[in-house]
Amino acid sequence: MRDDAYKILVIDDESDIIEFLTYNLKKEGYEIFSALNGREGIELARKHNPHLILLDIMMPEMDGIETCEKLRALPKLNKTIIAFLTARGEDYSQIAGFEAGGDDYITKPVKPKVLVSRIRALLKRYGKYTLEPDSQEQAGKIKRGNLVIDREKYIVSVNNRDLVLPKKEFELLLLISSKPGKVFTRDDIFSQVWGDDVIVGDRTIDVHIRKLREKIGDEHISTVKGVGYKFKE
Amino acid sequence: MRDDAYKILVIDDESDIIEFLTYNLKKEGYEIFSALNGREGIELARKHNPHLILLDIMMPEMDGIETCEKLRALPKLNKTIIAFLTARGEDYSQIAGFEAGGDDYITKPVKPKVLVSRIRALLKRYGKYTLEPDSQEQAGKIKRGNLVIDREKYIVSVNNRDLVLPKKEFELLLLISSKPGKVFTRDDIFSQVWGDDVIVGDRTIDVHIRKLREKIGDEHISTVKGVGYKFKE
DNA sequence: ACCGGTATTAACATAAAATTAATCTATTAA
DNA sequence: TTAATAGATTAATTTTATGTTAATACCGGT
Repeated sequence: MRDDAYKILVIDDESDIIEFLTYNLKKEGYEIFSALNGREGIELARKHNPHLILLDIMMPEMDGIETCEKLRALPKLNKTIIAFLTARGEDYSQIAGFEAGGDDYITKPVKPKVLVSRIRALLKRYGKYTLEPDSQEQAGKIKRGNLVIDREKYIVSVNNRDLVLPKKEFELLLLISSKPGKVFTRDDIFSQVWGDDVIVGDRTIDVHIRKLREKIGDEHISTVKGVGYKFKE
Repeated sequence: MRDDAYKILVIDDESDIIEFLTYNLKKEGYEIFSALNGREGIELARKHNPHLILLDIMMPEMDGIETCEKLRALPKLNKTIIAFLTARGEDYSQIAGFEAGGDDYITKPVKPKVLVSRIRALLKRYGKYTLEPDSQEQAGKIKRGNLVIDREKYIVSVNNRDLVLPKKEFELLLLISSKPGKVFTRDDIFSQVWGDDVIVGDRTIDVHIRKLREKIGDEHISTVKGVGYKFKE
């Protein structure tokens, strides 16, 4: 087993499914761990720090949602991707998984080919910042003038001085810098950075903008009064 | 199905989500088409020329970003709005999204009410300013002689000199320039730019017109005494 | 339970935009 | 030609959005 292989943890109470998944994913070169229940799964996750967890929603005792919440509470797993396994036809509204911290879900039954390509897509998208900590290439880095925004590391360099930004500030910067010149309304920003259901006060965005300007310099973000903010071109 | 209904194309590999979206949007009177992958989606887009495309980012094979790029390459879709569907926590895909030509993001899961109101807002934008079949506009920019009005950036260029206009002035200009030659009455202008509920005095419009003329030049807006204003053809 | 940092709220200040007021000018109809 | 009216113009005022600072709530990590 190559030690740079992605580690995947499978948690499902049906051993048939575990076998199926293990077989197909091992064949692709991933390193697989498996557990038959949530408790055991959490233990393994803690021990092996997997890149990806496949988590069955329907399990006796501790179900997938609950397990997911517990997993998300472990700080060392904050970069781990969690994908739920759900039975086809399960009502979409029932799938509270995203709220519990899940990243995606995969419906069973799933054909091996589809399974593999979805796993690959998941790891491709998130894998960038879970593997290869040393890679120097600009994958995931955006350069804008004297700024370099590194989404893997949540770091922004201003004239080559590294800055660690808090989450919200970073995501706000990421959003507006994604299209320099475009004006993002407060609604845009709320909906993208905070989400459509959270309600926060009027001054929240201003304060974050101010902190950003303080850190990266006033010259990058301009206000369009009555409309929103934009990242200068 | 009314044939004046907006056409919406949904592209997502999860049939549950397709169902959820289709159900909620059909109920609102939209005409829905759906595809389970990018290739199929592009085909349908080509065939039906939808007003709006909801596009999942995470899909096996061709992902949303790639699909979007291919869609944007089709000239007949240059007026189509593309909104990405993203899972919460997938914040990092945003960059690529706008760069690929997306107009907005909708985070899953989304409550039906929120979904509908966001879709409505998106389509409102479409109808208001882009439904001009003949004009030489492209990508949110409206060209009128020596003026270029960019509503994404909230900027007006006069002979290539950029101007930042205050909100009301900008919206006023946007309105009257949307149909050169047509006379907009004061009532038209009030109801479109100010809204039917606010009450402001007689001279408000004059003053805004004056400021506009001052900034973009007198030659663009003419007064039709006793009737209203028009943007010269 | 506590600490350190982040997120949010609150309160107030400030600058810009919107509106009004006052006055002037041009156009039209008697 | 002149009174009446609509609009233009300018300055003054009000309103609003945002900036700013500090205080507080919150949350993950020890």
